Amino acid sequence: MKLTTRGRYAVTALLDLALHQQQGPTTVSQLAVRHGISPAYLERLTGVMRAKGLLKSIRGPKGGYVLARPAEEITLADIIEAVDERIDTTRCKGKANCQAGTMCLTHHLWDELNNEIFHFFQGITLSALALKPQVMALAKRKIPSLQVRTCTTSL
Amino acid sequence: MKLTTRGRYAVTALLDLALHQQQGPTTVSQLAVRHGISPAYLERLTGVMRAKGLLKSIRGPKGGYVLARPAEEITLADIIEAVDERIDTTRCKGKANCQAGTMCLTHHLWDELNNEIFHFFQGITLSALALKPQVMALAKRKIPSLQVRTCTTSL
DNA sequence: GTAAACTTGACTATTTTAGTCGGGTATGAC
DNA sequence: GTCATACCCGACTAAAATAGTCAAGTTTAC
Repeated sequence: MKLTTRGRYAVTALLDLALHQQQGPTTVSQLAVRHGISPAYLERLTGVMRAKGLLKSIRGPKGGYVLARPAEEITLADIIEAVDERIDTTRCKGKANCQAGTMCLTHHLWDELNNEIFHFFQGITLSALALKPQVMALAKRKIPSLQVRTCTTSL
Repeated sequence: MKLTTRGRYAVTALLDLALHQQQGPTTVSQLAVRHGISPAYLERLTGVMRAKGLLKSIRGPKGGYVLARPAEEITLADIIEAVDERIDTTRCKGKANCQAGTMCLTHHLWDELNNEIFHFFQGITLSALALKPQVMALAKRKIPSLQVRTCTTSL
């Protein structure tokens, strides 16, 4: 697991879809404008998420994306895993130089942290997130016609 | 907060010092060899940690580094913060483009995760880590004369 | 048929991280 | 007092990861 803009954009986009489900499919450019994300970049992310079964796409005019499953059944862990490739890299990457059975002093530590973060994400569904008061408040606001950048809190 | 090799190296080095406290100061090259870290790179990290008050240095022959405080009083959060510059970047970095009061939909989420991770690290002291059975077992082993790379578990 | 929208892969730019180098300074041992 | 050991520190380079762009498709509602 890892956390970058990709993951943040992905969660933001899917949360947006969850919030606008009633209004039918949402296009990439709508998402991009609403959250100040580069459309081309976001498009690549949605492509990945579609391939992973999180999104359904509707082509042609009036098309766009919708959630492939009910928002209650999509956890943040699903989303982050879908777009942040190296998921759950618990094992010593690459040349396996950490000699057989001999792992570094702190191996268990990072492992534990991995689990911690994974559980955090797994415990939150899109619908739960959508219902949080802070999110609802922000969702209600008038969207500034051109929001410059999405707000990123870095780890 | 952030997590890269820097943080891992730093924790590993300090844990090593905690384990070898009895034997007086430890040199950077000893640390580097024991954990397969580039000495020059590690030296920069120890420099930072000294500046932040985690390490004490003893110059000249027979010199090296020792912990500046008892191992019970150093948490992993202290260490990670010391070497992974952008600590606790809770607020929207840079141009503050997220309009006054208007934060992105998922701001609170990342904030919460930040806290989660911070608490994880803050709850673990060097001495607690040193006493974990897995760590003690690994510490006891014969050190291969040239260990190639430290084992990194990536997030 | 045409425009809206997704699809795809290759490409580029930027930023971050990791690692190197070289000259400096303090100090214990002889 | 000199010398070897080991810390000190700033500038530099290399490599990797991330973010973002572009262009040429394909599908489909109207």
